[in-house]
Amino acid sequence: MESLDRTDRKILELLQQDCRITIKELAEKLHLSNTPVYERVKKLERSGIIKNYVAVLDPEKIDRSMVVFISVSITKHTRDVVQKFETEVLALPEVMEFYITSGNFDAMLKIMVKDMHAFQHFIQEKLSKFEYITRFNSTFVISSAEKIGYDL
Amino acid sequence: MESLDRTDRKILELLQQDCRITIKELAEKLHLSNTPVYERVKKLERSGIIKNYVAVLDPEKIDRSMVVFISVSITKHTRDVVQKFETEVLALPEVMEFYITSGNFDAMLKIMVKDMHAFQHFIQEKLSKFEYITRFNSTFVISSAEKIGYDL
DNA sequence: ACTGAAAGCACTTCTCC
DNA sequence: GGAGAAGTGCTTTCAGT
Repeated sequence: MESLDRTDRKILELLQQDCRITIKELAEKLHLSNTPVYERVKKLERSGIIKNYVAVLDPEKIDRSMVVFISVSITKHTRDVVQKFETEVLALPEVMEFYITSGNFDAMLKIMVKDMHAFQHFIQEKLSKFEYITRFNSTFVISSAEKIGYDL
Repeated sequence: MESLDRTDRKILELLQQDCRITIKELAEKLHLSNTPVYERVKKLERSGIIKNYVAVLDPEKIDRSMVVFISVSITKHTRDVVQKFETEVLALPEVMEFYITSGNFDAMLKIMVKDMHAFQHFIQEKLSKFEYITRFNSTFVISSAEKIGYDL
Protein backbone atom coordinates (compact mmCIF):
# COMPACT_ATOMS: atom_id res chain seq x y z
CA MET A 1 0.00 0.00 0.00
CA GLU A 2 1.95 2.94 -1.35
CA SER A 3 0.85 5.82 0.88
CA LEU A 4 -2.34 7.48 -0.26
CA ASP A 5 -2.58 11.16 0.48
CA ARG A 6 -5.70 13.09 1.35
CA THR A 7 -6.52 13.69 -2.32
CA ASP A 8 -6.22 10.03 -3.27
CA ARG A 9 -8.43 8.99 -0.38
CA LYS A 10 -11.08 11.52 -1.37
CA ILE A 11 -10.97 10.28 -4.97
CA LEU A 12 -11.40 6.68 -3.80
CA GLU A 13 -14.22 7.67 -1.51
CA LEU A 14 -16.10 9.35 -4.36
CA LEU A 15 -15.43 6.56 -6.85
CA GLN A 16 -16.68 3.97 -4.35
CA GLN A 17 -19.96 5.86 -4.14
CA ASP A 18 -20.33 6.52 -7.84
CA CYS A 19 -17.66 5.46 -10.29
CA ARG A 20 -19.45 7.15 -13.17
CA ILE A 21 -18.64 10.57 -11.81
CA THR A 22 -16.69 12.43 -14.48
CA ILE A 23 -13.08 13.49 -14.10
CA LYS A 24 -14.36 17.02 -14.52
CA GLU A 25 -16.75 16.69 -11.57
CA LEU A 26 -14.10 15.01 -9.44
CA ALA A 27 -11.73 17.86 -10.23
CA GLU A 28 -14.31 20.44 -9.20
CA LYS A 29 -15.01 18.73 -5.90
CA LEU A 30 -11.28 18.58 -5.20
CA HIS A 31 -10.61 22.14 -6.41
CA LEU A 32 -8.10 20.92 -8.95
CA SER A 33 -7.90 20.89 -12.73
CA ASN A 34 -8.61 17.77 -14.80
CA THR A 35 -5.03 16.69 -15.35
CA PRO A 36 -3.86 15.81 -11.82
CA VAL A 37 -7.15 14.05 -11.06
CA TYR A 38 -6.97 12.09 -14.28
CA GLU A 39 -3.37 11.06 -13.56
CA ARG A 40 -4.19 10.04 -10.00
CA VAL A 41 -7.14 7.89 -11.05
CA LYS A 42 -5.03 6.15 -13.70
CA LYS A 43 -2.29 5.53 -11.15
CA LEU A 44 -4.79 4.05 -8.69
CA GLU A 45 -6.03 1.75 -11.47
CA ARG A 46 -2.52 0.70 -12.52
CA SER A 47 -1.46 -0.02 -8.94
CA GLY A 48 -4.45 -2.33 -8.51
CA ILE A 49 -5.91 -0.42 -5.57
CA ILE A 50 -8.92 0.06 -7.81
CA LYS A 51 -9.63 -3.50 -8.97
CA ASN A 52 -12.56 -2.78 -11.24
CA TYR A 53 -15.74 -0.82 -11.79
CA VAL A 54 -19.03 -2.65 -11.52
CA ALA A 55 -22.75 -2.04 -11.85
CA VAL A 56 -24.67 -2.95 -8.69
CA LEU A 57 -28.10 -4.47 -9.27
CA ASP A 58 -31.08 -4.40 -6.93
CA PRO A 59 -31.59 -7.97 -5.65
CA GLU A 60 -35.31 -7.41 -5.10
CA LYS A 61 -35.82 -6.47 -8.72
CA ILE A 62 -34.12 -9.57 -10.09
CA ASP A 63 -35.75 -12.12 -7.78
CA ARG A 64 -32.97 -12.49 -5.24
CA SER A 65 -34.73 -11.15 -2.15
CA MET A 66 -33.89 -14.08 0.10
CA VAL A 67 -30.42 -14.36 1.58
CA VAL A 68 -29.20 -17.43 3.44
CA PHE A 69 -25.82 -18.30 4.91
CA ILE A 70 -25.17 -22.03 4.82
CA SER A 71 -22.40 -23.43 7.01
CA VAL A 72 -21.12 -26.77 5.77
CA SER A 73 -18.85 -29.53 6.99
CA ILE A 74 -16.93 -31.56 4.46
CA THR A 75 -15.20 -34.92 4.69
CA LYS A 76 -11.94 -34.26 2.87
CA HIS A 77 -9.75 -31.22 3.34
CA THR A 78 -7.06 -31.78 0.73
CA ARG A 79 -6.24 -28.82 -1.45
CA ASP A 80 -7.68 -30.24 -4.66
CA VAL A 81 -10.93 -31.45 -3.14
CA VAL A 82 -11.56 -28.10 -1.50
CA GLN A 83 -10.64 -26.29 -4.72
CA LYS A 84 -12.99 -28.46 -6.76
CA PHE A 85 -15.75 -27.95 -4.24
CA GLU A 86 -15.29 -24.18 -4.36
CA THR A 87 -15.39 -24.10 -8.14
CA GLU A 88 -18.47 -26.29 -8.45
CA VAL A 89 -20.40 -24.54 -5.74
CA LEU A 90 -19.67 -21.08 -7.13
CA ALA A 91 -20.87 -22.23 -10.53
CA LEU A 92 -24.36 -22.52 -9.08
CA PRO A 93 -26.28 -19.32 -9.80
CA GLU A 94 -27.69 -19.18 -6.28
CA VAL A 95 -24.24 -19.10 -4.65
CA MET A 96 -22.77 -15.63 -4.43
CA GLU A 97 -19.90 -16.09 -1.96
CA PHE A 98 -17.83 -18.97 -0.67
CA TYR A 99 -15.70 -18.96 2.48
CA ILE A 100 -13.36 -21.50 4.06
CA THR A 101 -13.75 -20.81 7.75
CA SER A 102 -12.58 -21.61 11.25
CA GLY A 103 -15.07 -22.89 13.81
CA ASN A 104 -17.55 -25.71 13.98
CA PHE A 105 -17.97 -25.92 10.22
CA ASP A 106 -15.45 -25.98 7.41
CA ALA A 107 -16.99 -23.58 4.94
CA MET A 108 -19.81 -21.10 4.52
CA LEU A 109 -21.87 -20.17 1.49
CA LYS A 110 -23.90 -17.05 0.98
CA ILE A 111 -26.79 -17.79 -1.31
CA MET A 112 -29.42 -15.48 -2.76
CA VAL A 113 -32.70 -16.84 -4.08
CA LYS A 114 -36.20 -15.68 -4.90
CA ASP A 115 -38.12 -17.30 -2.07
CA MET A 116 -38.40 -20.28 0.25
CA HIS A 117 -39.43 -22.54 -2.58
CA ALA A 118 -36.29 -21.66 -4.50
CA PHE A 119 -34.29 -22.27 -1.35
CA GLN A 120 -35.84 -25.70 -0.92
CA HIS A 121 -35.05 -26.50 -4.52
CA PHE A 122 -31.46 -25.41 -4.04
CA ILE A 123 -30.99 -27.64 -0.99
CA GLN A 124 -32.76 -30.69 -2.34
CA GLU A 125 -31.65 -30.61 -5.96
CA LYS A 126 -28.26 -28.95 -5.84
CA LEU A 127 -26.50 -28.85 -2.49
CA SER A 128 -27.43 -32.43 -1.63
CA LYS A 129 -25.63 -33.63 -4.78
CA PHE A 130 -22.27 -32.85 -3.22
CA GLU A 131 -20.98 -36.09 -1.78
CA TYR A 132 -18.33 -34.46 0.37
CA ILE A 133 -20.81 -32.50 2.48
CA THR A 134 -21.42 -34.32 5.77
CA ARG A 135 -23.71 -31.78 7.41
CA PHE A 136 -24.84 -28.21 7.00
CA ASN A 137 -26.73 -25.51 8.84
CA SER A 138 -28.75 -22.67 7.35
CA THR A 139 -28.94 -19.19 8.83
CA PHE A 140 -31.64 -17.04 7.28
CA VAL A 141 -31.15 -13.33 6.86
CA ILE A 142 -34.10 -11.35 8.19
CA SER A 143 -32.72 -7.95 7.29
CA SER A 144 -29.37 -6.65 6.16
CA ALA A 145 -27.37 -3.50 5.68
CA GLU A 146 -24.02 -3.01 4.09
CA LYS A 147 -21.54 -0.23 3.71
CA ILE A 148 -21.06 1.35 0.29
CA GLY A 149 -17.27 1.15 0.34
CA TYR A 150 -14.27 1.09 2.63
CA ASP A 151 -13.54 3.95 5.03
CA LEU A 152 -10.01 5.05 4.18
CA MET B 1 -39.22 -7.19 -12.42
CA GLU B 2 -40.44 -6.11 -15.83
CA SER B 3 -39.28 -8.96 -18.08
CA LEU B 4 -35.71 -8.57 -19.24
CA ASP B 5 -35.04 -9.93 -22.70
CA ARG B 6 -31.85 -11.53 -23.89
CA THR B 7 -30.33 -8.16 -24.83
CA ASP B 8 -31.05 -6.60 -21.43
CA ARG B 9 -29.54 -9.58 -19.65
CA LYS B 10 -26.41 -9.39 -21.77
CA ILE B 11 -26.11 -5.67 -21.06
CA LEU B 12 -26.45 -6.30 -17.32
CA GLU B 13 -23.92 -9.11 -17.48
CA LEU B 14 -21.37 -6.86 -19.16
CA LEU B 15 -22.03 -3.88 -16.87
CA GLN B 16 -21.65 -6.09 -13.81
CA GLN B 17 -18.19 -7.08 -15.04
CA ASP B 18 -17.10 -3.61 -16.12
CA CYS B 19 -19.43 -0.67 -15.89
CA ARG B 20 -16.94 1.63 -17.56
CA ILE B 21 -17.45 -0.09 -20.87
CA THR B 22 -18.63 2.51 -23.37
CA ILE B 23 -22.05 2.47 -25.00
CA LYS B 24 -20.18 2.16 -28.28
CA GLU B 25 -18.37 -1.00 -27.15
CA LEU B 26 -21.56 -2.46 -25.69
CA ALA B 27 -23.30 -1.81 -28.99
CA GLU B 28 -20.55 -3.56 -30.93
CA LYS B 29 -20.66 -6.64 -28.69
CA LEU B 30 -24.43 -6.79 -29.11
CA HIS B 31 -24.36 -6.08 -32.86
CA LEU B 32 -26.58 -3.07 -32.43
CA SER B 33 -26.18 0.67 -32.92
CA ASN B 34 -25.63 3.09 -30.04
CA THR B 35 -29.21 4.27 -29.75
CA PRO B 36 -31.02 1.12 -28.63
CA VAL B 37 -28.21 0.21 -26.22
CA TYR B 38 -28.19 3.69 -24.77
CA GLU B 39 -31.97 3.65 -24.32
CA ARG B 40 -31.90 0.23 -22.68
CA VAL B 41 -29.19 1.19 -20.21
CA LYS B 42 -31.07 4.36 -19.25
CA LYS B 43 -34.25 2.37 -18.79
CA LEU B 44 -32.46 -0.15 -16.57
CA GLU B 45 -31.14 2.74 -14.49
CA ARG B 46 -34.53 4.44 -14.23
CA SER B 47 -36.29 1.23 -13.25
CA GLY B 48 -33.80 0.76 -10.41
CA ILE B 49 -32.59 -2.63 -11.61
CA ILE B 50 -29.20 -0.96 -11.84
CA LYS B 51 -28.86 0.63 -8.40
CA ASN B 52 -25.50 2.30 -8.89
CA TYR B 53 -22.01 2.05 -10.28
CA VAL B 54 -19.12 1.59 -7.89
CA ALA B 55 -15.35 1.25 -7.87
CA VAL B 56 -14.19 -1.99 -6.23
CA LEU B 57 -10.96 -1.71 -4.23
CA ASP B 58 -8.47 -4.48 -3.47
CA PRO B 59 -8.76 -5.23 0.28
CA GLU B 60 -5.15 -6.44 0.44
CA LYS B 61 -3.86 -3.13 -0.87
CA ILE B 62 -5.75 -1.06 1.69
CA ASP B 63 -4.97 -3.15 4.77
CA ARG B 64 -8.17 -5.14 4.97
CA SER B 65 -6.82 -8.65 4.40
CA MET B 66 -8.49 -10.24 7.40
CA VAL B 67 -12.17 -11.10 7.26
CA VAL B 68 -14.17 -12.24 10.28
CA PHE B 69 -17.85 -13.01 10.72
CA ILE B 70 -19.05 -12.23 14.23
CA SER B 71 -22.34 -13.69 15.37
CA VAL B 72 -23.88 -11.77 18.25
CA SER B 73 -26.74 -12.16 20.67
CA ILE B 74 -28.47 -9.07 21.98
CA THR B 75 -30.73 -8.48 24.97
CA LYS B 76 -33.45 -6.31 23.49
CA HIS B 77 -35.19 -6.91 20.18
CA THR B 78 -37.42 -3.87 19.91
CA ARG B 79 -37.35 -2.08 16.61
CA ASP B 80 -35.61 1.05 17.82
CA VAL B 81 -32.92 -0.75 19.80
CA VAL B 82 -32.07 -2.97 16.86
CA GLN B 83 -32.10 0.02 14.51
CA LYS B 84 -29.78 1.99 16.79
CA PHE B 85 -27.47 -0.98 17.13
CA GLU B 86 -27.32 -1.39 13.35
CA THR B 87 -26.53 2.27 12.79
CA GLU B 88 -23.83 2.44 15.44
CA VAL B 89 -22.16 -0.78 14.44
CA LEU B 90 -22.09 0.14 10.74
CA ALA B 91 -20.50 3.45 11.64
CA LEU B 92 -17.40 1.54 12.75
CA PRO B 93 -14.91 1.44 9.87
CA GLU B 94 -14.15 -2.25 10.44
CA VAL B 95 -17.79 -3.32 9.97
CA MET B 96 -18.73 -3.86 6.34
CA GLU B 97 -22.02 -5.75 6.60
CA PHE B 98 -24.70 -6.23 9.21
CA TYR B 99 -27.35 -8.96 9.24
CA ILE B 100 -30.31 -9.74 11.49
CA THR B 101 -30.48 -13.51 11.37
CA SER B 102 -32.37 -16.61 12.40
CA GLY B 103 -30.63 -19.29 14.43
CA ASN B 104 -28.67 -19.39 17.67
CA PHE B 105 -27.62 -15.76 17.44
CA ASP B 106 -29.57 -12.61 16.67
CA ALA B 107 -27.25 -10.83 14.29
CA MET B 108 -24.06 -11.25 12.32
CA LEU B 109 -21.36 -8.77 11.39
CA LYS B 110 -18.81 -9.06 8.64
CA ILE B 111 -15.71 -7.17 9.58
CA MET B 112 -12.54 -6.52 7.61
CA VAL B 113 -9.33 -5.54 9.34
CA LYS B 114 -5.59 -5.47 8.71
CA ASP B 115 -4.48 -8.26 11.02
CA MET B 116 -5.09 -10.10 14.27
CA HIS B 117 -3.92 -7.15 16.29
CA ALA B 118 -6.49 -4.91 14.63
CA PHE B 119 -9.10 -7.59 15.29
CA GLN B 120 -8.20 -7.71 18.97
CA HIS B 121 -8.44 -3.94 19.12
CA PHE B 122 -11.85 -4.03 17.48
CA ILE B 123 -13.20 -6.57 19.97
CA GLN B 124 -11.71 -5.05 23.09
CA GLU B 125 -12.13 -1.37 22.34
CA LYS B 126 -15.18 -1.22 20.13
CA LEU B 127 -17.49 -4.22 20.16
CA SER B 128 -17.28 -4.62 23.93
CA LYS B 129 -18.65 -1.09 24.35
CA PHE B 130 -22.08 -2.22 23.19
CA GLU B 131 -24.11 -2.90 26.32
CA TYR B 132 -26.80 -4.84 24.51
CA ILE B 133 -24.49 -7.60 23.33
CA THR B 134 -24.76 -10.59 25.64
CA ARG B 135 -22.44 -12.96 23.81
CA PHE B 136 -20.71 -13.32 20.48
CA ASN B 137 -18.79 -15.83 18.43
CA SER B 138 -16.13 -15.14 15.82
CA THR B 139 -15.67 -17.18 12.66
CA PHE B 140 -12.42 -16.43 10.84
CA VAL B 141 -12.26 -16.53 7.08
CA ILE B 142 -9.33 -18.61 5.87
CA SER B 143 -9.98 -18.06 2.20
CA SER B 144 -12.81 -16.65 0.19
CA ALA B 145 -14.19 -16.37 -3.32
CA GLU B 146 -17.10 -14.39 -4.59
CA LYS B 147 -18.98 -14.08 -7.80
CA ILE B 148 -18.60 -10.91 -9.87
CA GLY B 149 -22.32 -10.33 -10.33
CA TYR B 150 -25.64 -12.10 -10.52
CA ASP B 151 -26.35 -14.79 -13.11
CA LEU B 152 -29.45 -13.60 -14.93
C1' DA C 1 2.57 18.34 -9.09
C1' DC C 2 -0.51 21.44 -11.11
C1' DT C 3 -2.68 24.82 -14.85
C1' DG C 4 -4.76 25.75 -19.17
C1' DA C 5 -5.86 24.73 -23.76
C1' DA C 6 -6.76 21.85 -27.69
C1' DA C 7 -7.78 17.53 -30.21
C1' DG C 8 -10.15 13.34 -30.15
C1' DC C 9 -13.92 10.66 -28.96
C1' DA C 10 -18.11 9.13 -26.72
C1' DC C 11 -22.60 10.54 -25.28
C1' DT C 12 -26.98 12.12 -26.27
C1' DT C 13 -30.58 13.70 -29.11
C1' DC C 14 -33.24 13.85 -33.27
C1' DT C 15 -35.11 12.21 -37.53
C1' DC C 16 -36.38 8.45 -40.16
C1' DC C 17 -37.36 3.50 -40.99
C1' DG D 1 -37.41 -1.33 -31.50
C1' DG D 2 -33.60 -0.02 -34.20
C1' DA D 3 -30.34 2.87 -37.68
C1' DG D 4 -27.73 6.92 -38.89
C1' DA D 5 -26.13 11.57 -38.30
C1' DA D 6 -25.17 15.78 -35.88
C1' DG D 7 -24.23 18.71 -31.75
C1' DT D 8 -22.47 18.84 -27.28
C1' DG D 9 -19.46 17.84 -23.60
C1' DC D 10 -15.96 15.04 -21.41
C1' DT D 11 -11.52 12.72 -21.78
C1' DT D 12 -6.92 12.72 -22.73
C1' DT D 13 -2.72 14.75 -24.08
C1' DC D 14 0.69 18.32 -24.29
C1' DA D 15 3.19 22.60 -23.52
C1' DG D 16 4.38 25.47 -19.83
C1' DT D 17 5.29 26.74 -14.77
